[in-house]
Amino acid sequence: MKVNFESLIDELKNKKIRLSHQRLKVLEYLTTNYNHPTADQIYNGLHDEVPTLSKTTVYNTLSSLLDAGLIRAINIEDNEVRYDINTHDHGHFKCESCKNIYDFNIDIDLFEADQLSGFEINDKNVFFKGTCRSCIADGKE
Amino acid sequence: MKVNFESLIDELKNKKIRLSHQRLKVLEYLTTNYNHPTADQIYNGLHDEVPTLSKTTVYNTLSSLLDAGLIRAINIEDNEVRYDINTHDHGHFKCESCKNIYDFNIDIDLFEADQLSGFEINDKNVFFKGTCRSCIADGKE
DNA sequence: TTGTTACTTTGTAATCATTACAACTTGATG
DNA sequence: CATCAAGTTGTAATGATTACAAAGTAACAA
Repeated sequence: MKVNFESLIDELKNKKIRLSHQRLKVLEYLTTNYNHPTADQIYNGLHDEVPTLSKTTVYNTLSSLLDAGLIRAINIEDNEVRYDINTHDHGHFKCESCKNIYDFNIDIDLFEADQLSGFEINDKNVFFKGTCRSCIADGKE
Repeated sequence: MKVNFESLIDELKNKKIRLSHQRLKVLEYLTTNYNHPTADQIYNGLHDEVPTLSKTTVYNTLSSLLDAGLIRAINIEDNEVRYDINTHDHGHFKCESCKNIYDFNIDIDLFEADQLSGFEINDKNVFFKGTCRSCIADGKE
């Protein structure tokens, strides 16, 4: 999944969100490091380049990007939130050995649960856990 | 979804997990209050009946029940884990207005993502967010 | 029934991600 | 380039969860 940095900036302008230096750097980080990072990883990853960056700003920025719908939050473990620049519907697989998160395509509309008729659905999430192919090959399962 | 308390006890015995008073009370609470409670709700709900119960015990108990596969953890929000006595595959819908969690049936095997071939999948989760029917009827959406 | 022992429980303190807050700074608009 | 609402920063607070060590108890055997 390739995400265009320029089009993200256009979206920020459309939504009247200021293009602050810090915000652009966080967005750039997310488009460059497409590995579903945590807030802490973003903070550490940008620290050399933007020494004045504070962790509060990372959280604030992620919060406004979430509100604007430019990114999505992934809650798989209870002790970490990961952020995804890919806002298209897709599933996540977390390897319990190497901890990596893999994307996979799903047709999420296959779930037309009649039990939810009359419900308004804003957000659909699918995630699996297990052991990824390369960890199995390495005998780490 | 009806869960049989007796069969849960048999499972504990099979898995050599001691039937302590506290553990049985937590299990009983989960079978009686089938509303996906948090650890805190379980603790408060049992406090009158088991005044000596500590919150650490609730966490310890939930942890061993999870390990034994008798319950499942639900991570929808980043700031709360909910526990589910129903370990069969099913989806969860969280209403962002009334905060209730609804179950719905899904055929989770519809997801045979070829991208995950060679992966070992241990756990499949599906959750939606939105507004439930009764909150929509009450104009709370 | 009792003794033994390993497993459990408990309360307190620590941890760690996230949020609140108030002073300072800056992007956008005219 | 002046203005000011919005953004940033550091510190302190919050709140769920975990670590730990002392005290208690379930399970098993004799």
